[in-house]
Amino acid sequence: MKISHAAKQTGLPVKTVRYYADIGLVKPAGRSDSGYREYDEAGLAKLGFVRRAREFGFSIEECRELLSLYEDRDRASSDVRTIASAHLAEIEEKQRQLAALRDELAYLVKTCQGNDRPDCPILDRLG
Amino acid sequence: MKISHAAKQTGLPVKTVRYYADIGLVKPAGRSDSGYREYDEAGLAKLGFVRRAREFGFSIEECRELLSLYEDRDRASSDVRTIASAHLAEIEEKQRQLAALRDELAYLVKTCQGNDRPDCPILDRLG
DNA sequence: CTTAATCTTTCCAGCAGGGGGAAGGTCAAG
DNA sequence: CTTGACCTTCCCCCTGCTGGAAAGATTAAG
Repeated sequence: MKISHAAKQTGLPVKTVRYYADIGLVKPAGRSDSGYREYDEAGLAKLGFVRRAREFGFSIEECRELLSLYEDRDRASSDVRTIASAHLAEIEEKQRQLAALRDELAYLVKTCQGNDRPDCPILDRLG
Repeated sequence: MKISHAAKQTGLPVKTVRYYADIGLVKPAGRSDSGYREYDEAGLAKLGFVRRAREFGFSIEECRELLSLYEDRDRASSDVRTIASAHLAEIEEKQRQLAALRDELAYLVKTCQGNDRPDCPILDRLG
């Protein structure tokens, strides 16, 4: 299976599949005589795995670790849980920051008249 | 005032102040005979303004617009409000995505035993 | 006055995670 | 045989900086 087919099957852009091959995250099963990347079912599965892990916000390096655990039939689920828990903590930290940000910004937007006069609590807060 | 002093006063790294000068966001008031960037009080105010706007998550281009409104004594507060509202909407969209992410990831982490056995709902979800 | 430390300058390179597009090879259909 | 749709590698671009090297400027100490 050539790259555009693999890309279509996994919902990834061709460029991204090539990028994942370049960085050694998901390598093609082989190359055709003319140098075309060839993907098999296992490759498709890995690409799909990475796509979903990326959707969960895991970094490329985290994806690499998760992928190697995914491939390891003798893995310990605690190793997966450790990575996922750390990522969950990061997400929650980002949520806290966003919430604080949103609250203050929402307040400023609410109190700004939004007319043609120059007085503006938003600029006051930043200045 | 030289760059490291300006940086210290505004809480920005020197590199960042220089970067803001390079991209024309906050230019120094002038240059000394030996080519050193010179900052005045107005420059400090702009740097501080940008730092706070960045803390609110505004992009550099948004900062540029906000800064020009900040400098314009005849601005309309509606112009500021438009930018801030758009940014607020982006933040809220990101919050929704993060919340959905967090909920599913938290559920997966909760249901994963985290022991030395290989069965793992997290990998099941990604695979 | 000299020297050493601490500025400052410019330029170059790189991070994540790809995207855009050029120049050129391949392959099947008509 | 040509056309068009693939594929390849290559390099630059994005955001928002950050680090480092090489070289000039300033300043404090001896």
